[in-house]
Amino acid sequence: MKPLGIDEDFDSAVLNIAIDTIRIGKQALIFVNTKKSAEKTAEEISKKLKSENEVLDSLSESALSSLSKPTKQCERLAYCLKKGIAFHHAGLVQKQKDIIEDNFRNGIIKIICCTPTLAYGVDLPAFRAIIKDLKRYTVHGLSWIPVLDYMQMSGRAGRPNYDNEGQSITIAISNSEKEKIEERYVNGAPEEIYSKLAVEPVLRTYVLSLIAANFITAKKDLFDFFDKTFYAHQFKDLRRLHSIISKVIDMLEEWEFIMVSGDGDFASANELKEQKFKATLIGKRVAELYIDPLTANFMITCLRNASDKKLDAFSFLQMASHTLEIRPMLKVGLREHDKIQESMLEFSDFILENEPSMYEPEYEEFLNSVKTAIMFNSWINEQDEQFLLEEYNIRPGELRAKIDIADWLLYSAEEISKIMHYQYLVKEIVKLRLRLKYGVKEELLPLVRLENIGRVRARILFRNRIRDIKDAKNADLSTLTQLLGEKIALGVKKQLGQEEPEVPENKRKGQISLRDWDG
DNA sequence: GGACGGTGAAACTTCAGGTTGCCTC
DNA sequence: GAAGTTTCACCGTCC
Repeated sequence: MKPLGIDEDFDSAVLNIAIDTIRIGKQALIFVNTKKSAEKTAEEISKKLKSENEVLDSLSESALSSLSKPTKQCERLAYCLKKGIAFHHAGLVQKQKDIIEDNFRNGIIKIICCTPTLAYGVDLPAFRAIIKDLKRYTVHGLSWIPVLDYMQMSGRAGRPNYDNEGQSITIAISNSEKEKIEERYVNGAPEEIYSKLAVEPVLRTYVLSLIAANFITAKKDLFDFFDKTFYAHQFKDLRRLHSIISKVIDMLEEWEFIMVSGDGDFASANELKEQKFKATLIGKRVAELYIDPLTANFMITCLRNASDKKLDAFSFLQMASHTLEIRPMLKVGLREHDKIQESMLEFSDFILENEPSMYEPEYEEFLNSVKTAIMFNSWINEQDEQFLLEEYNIRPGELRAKIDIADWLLYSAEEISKIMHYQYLVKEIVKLRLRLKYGVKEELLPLVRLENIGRVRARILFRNRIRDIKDAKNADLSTLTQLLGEKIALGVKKQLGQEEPEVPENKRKGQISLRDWDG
């Protein structure tokens, strides 16, 4: 492809390098430290370019139609793609990420402005790796990124089999900063790697799974096991490790995930020194589900409380939103504090956990979980992605990731409810998981079970009085064609066993057979 | 006089990512 | 700590 039109030199170094990269017919990755900045940088470069290119136009078009209704983010990406530029971060939907990655690999896209996503996991080399921001926001304010991160990013420069060289470029605003960067990153050594084992959430999970798998039955074995880990090797502070493990064991016992001999539960208890462990039924399941035992205990408390509460989808959404696994929760901003608190009062009757009081330090986290749950609630009440982006500042890609985790947590809650014999809860949770997956109100559930019918088409059908499988069977093909288009309509009829004598075979993943469906 | 619009400075906000984990027709 | 966003004061214009 020919280089695109170029104006003159600009006062932004990144812009100049980007334009130069295109001029010499090469590609570059530009690493920045926020999603917003990735989008803005891409947009600024795009503004300087002219382009009439059908291939790019079609890429732009498919980025725009990746969701049922394009968001501002989609429009921005589409604009950049028309010029052969893209931005890439976790807020994009997988389909858009694929478009960008594939077309950067084949050389159609020239520049990607990205957050550190592309430095890890994805294999996407470029002639130039431009690292715009070497500082990143942390709890201590803005600080230098780790040398390891720098190496990851600069390591993207140079494509094996294509380039003989690669260029990794960082930008300094002064001579003194230049020297600092050189010393710290170019000539510096990467950081040591430290074990994160002795952190309670990690230990909780592993101690329980070791016991649940019958891999370890005595405290002594447990200590021996962890004494051989990298953590023990690195810190040699076995007493600290043992004390955390003992604390974890006490917690697991208190939560009834394990039984400890010597507590009167075991007839054949040895001396205290030779404590023996055994996982309970629910402890085994928790280990299998691989959720943090703390989360499991929290959910059990909530599910127990459910019998005294009014139940709503929100009840379970808030429960799932207040776990370590779902983090980061949506943050309640200063300005929306009052608004969220108001909605919380509205939902208060449905909240299963024991609410902290306003004066407790946990209250802020609790409000965040409420906001997160309200966001999920909007989704299952059919608000679109643009609304969620504006209202809750959550981007489509982040939404998908959160839905995924919430589904796993709700599945776990479902399994726990089964063990606790709360059948009435199981039913509600199953329904909620489906609503969450499709982002629909309950009334659309019969329809979204059809292949190629999602939230949008189901709503169209419903509005036109086709409200379940029976209605769909009774509707004639021309009506369906009018509403859904010919191909989809035919497909629907086929699934219903009409028009085509044979039963559909290529059912969608996770979909039940319509013959089993009677609701 | 007052409504309105444009402008720029000041005040205020917000800030990466993602692995695994479970189950199923 | 810096970039982006919102707020607000100020000024000019027009009716």
